[in-house]
Amino acid sequence: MTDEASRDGDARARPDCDDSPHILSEQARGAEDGTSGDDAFHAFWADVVADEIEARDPDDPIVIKGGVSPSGVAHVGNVNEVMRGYFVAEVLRDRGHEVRQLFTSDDRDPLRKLPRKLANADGEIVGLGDVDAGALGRNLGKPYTAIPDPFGERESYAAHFAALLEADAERLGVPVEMVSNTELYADGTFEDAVRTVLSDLEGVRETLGKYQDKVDDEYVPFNPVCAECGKVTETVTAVDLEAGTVEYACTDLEVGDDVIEGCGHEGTATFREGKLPWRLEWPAQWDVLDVDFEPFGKDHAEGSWPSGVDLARTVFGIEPPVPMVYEWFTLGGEALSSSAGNVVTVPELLEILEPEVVRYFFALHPKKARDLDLERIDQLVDRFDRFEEAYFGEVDDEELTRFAERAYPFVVGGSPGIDRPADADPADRVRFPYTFAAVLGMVEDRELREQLARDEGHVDDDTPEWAVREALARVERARTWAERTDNEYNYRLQTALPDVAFDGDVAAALDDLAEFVAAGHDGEAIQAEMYETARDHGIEVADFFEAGYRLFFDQPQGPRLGEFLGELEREFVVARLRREA
RNA sequence: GGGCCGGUAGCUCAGUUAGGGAGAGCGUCCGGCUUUUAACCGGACGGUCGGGGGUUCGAAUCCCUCCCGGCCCGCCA
Repeated sequence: MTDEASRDGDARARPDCDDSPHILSEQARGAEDGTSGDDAFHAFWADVVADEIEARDPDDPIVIKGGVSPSGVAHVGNVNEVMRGYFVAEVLRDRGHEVRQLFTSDDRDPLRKLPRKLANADGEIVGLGDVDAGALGRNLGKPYTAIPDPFGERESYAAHFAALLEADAERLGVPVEMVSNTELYADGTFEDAVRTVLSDLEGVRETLGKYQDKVDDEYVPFNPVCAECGKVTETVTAVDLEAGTVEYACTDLEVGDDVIEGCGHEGTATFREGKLPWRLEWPAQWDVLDVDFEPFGKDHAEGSWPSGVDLARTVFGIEPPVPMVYEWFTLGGEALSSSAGNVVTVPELLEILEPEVVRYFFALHPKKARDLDLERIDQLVDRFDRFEEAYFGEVDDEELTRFAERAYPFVVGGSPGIDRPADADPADRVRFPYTFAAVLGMVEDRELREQLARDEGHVDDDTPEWAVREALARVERARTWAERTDNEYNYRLQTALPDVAFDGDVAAALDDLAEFVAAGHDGEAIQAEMYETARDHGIEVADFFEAGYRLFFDQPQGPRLGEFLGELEREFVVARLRREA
């Protein structure tokens, strides 16, 4: 039996094992101890993580979890929690495992301060003035699930926020099971975990005290919800394990420089009527939900992760899940901040990017600090297109191809942006370069957009209908991008005559060009004629082109004008050149 | 102050598993597309791989050290 015990000994029998959550960083990890050093090289990080998970020999279904505490705005930063886990889940499914992807909403957490911004049900960011702010202000200190939805739609603020996250996940094609912490407490799922903690107060204090100075001989890691005022309290005066209750006093709650006043009520709460502090709640989730893998942001890496590992083993008697720290990304070079207004929501992002491009962004290596720059989102799309080309063997880049061959199927598989007939050959897909799509966005007519794309060779007679449809969908997004960023592609064919005036030579040249167009010539000829006409009238070619751009776009610059005009309705072009309409 | 993670071309990034040619795309510049005008094509320019030291025949890659940035080491999550 001693052999058995030593072989299957728990983690404490292996104090040398590596608990670093940076499993994608250490190049030499596991080299000597035989735990995981001999794994094959993987071009896709999710395979590395999957190896780590499989090495634990977990029972199916494998459970992958993410989670957040509700805040003001659900934004792309939260997508890390969803997408990172998703790719690992998909890799494991690809390897034949059954996988559940959970997402916990830490919704028994108290609202500690008013958010400055909120996201409505459509993901639009609004200020406090646009909602029932009082519904929030009156409820500081209460669990999110006990606070009314400031938009008056859901049963609580927590439900509103959870619905946003779930909707975002759906928009990206990620099926997640939402889990409410409040429900886990209320339905008794957490009851044994709470009992375990309160049964071994000395042990918990000893372990947690190694990480938190505030833990003293009086510290009770359970926060009952006050029966009188509904706020989360911090003062437990007695524990009754037999009855399964605690005695508490509703004292003031310090939040930074502010104080949320307690009502002074003294009462009794069951183990279902409160919450564990985060440091214990996290490992308790691992326990009751059988979590095998959890990605988390770098803010957890050196704080709650080490203590969570310790508490999982010493208090709950479980092994913590496989961890994975992901780097945060910046937005336009600045940290994401809803209060500072530097955020973008998933619905907003999907107005300028295909879902698979967003998914691609999160398929890139998690340890790299990246910048998501909306001003130059075309760079990201270009990278995606190249990544896709690599998958189809169209790029001479060994490294990229190796990554694409593995990761691409997970990036596009299940993406809501991909909607093709069953017999479609994916290699037939068409991607207009993003900036070209922005150029096409200058015209509103779908037929004209398609014609211009044909002229440019992006579409031909062999291009299947579904590929054209997909390709043209990008035009709308690029158009939105041009408008949102108000960049150099933000101009549009003017349906009404712009307010412009030209001197005599230019006006005469425009009239001549109108005659030429009226006589019936194709775009190429019109382009050539523009040079001729300018020369004939002794005006600079550049000035003539600018006149044309002002007439048609109300801008000093534009696309290759002659060929562009060749695609437009002849009568319209002639009338416009004559400044008649 | 201590710990962790990052730092490769103007920009966005591969490459570090397993030491051997410093790369891609975009931008810029030049040229081509019958004659400067943003879509297409070709070419060029562009980097002390954050700095320094070490190991090695050979280092972006391994070791040490320093610099810069982010995060954590109070509370909360």
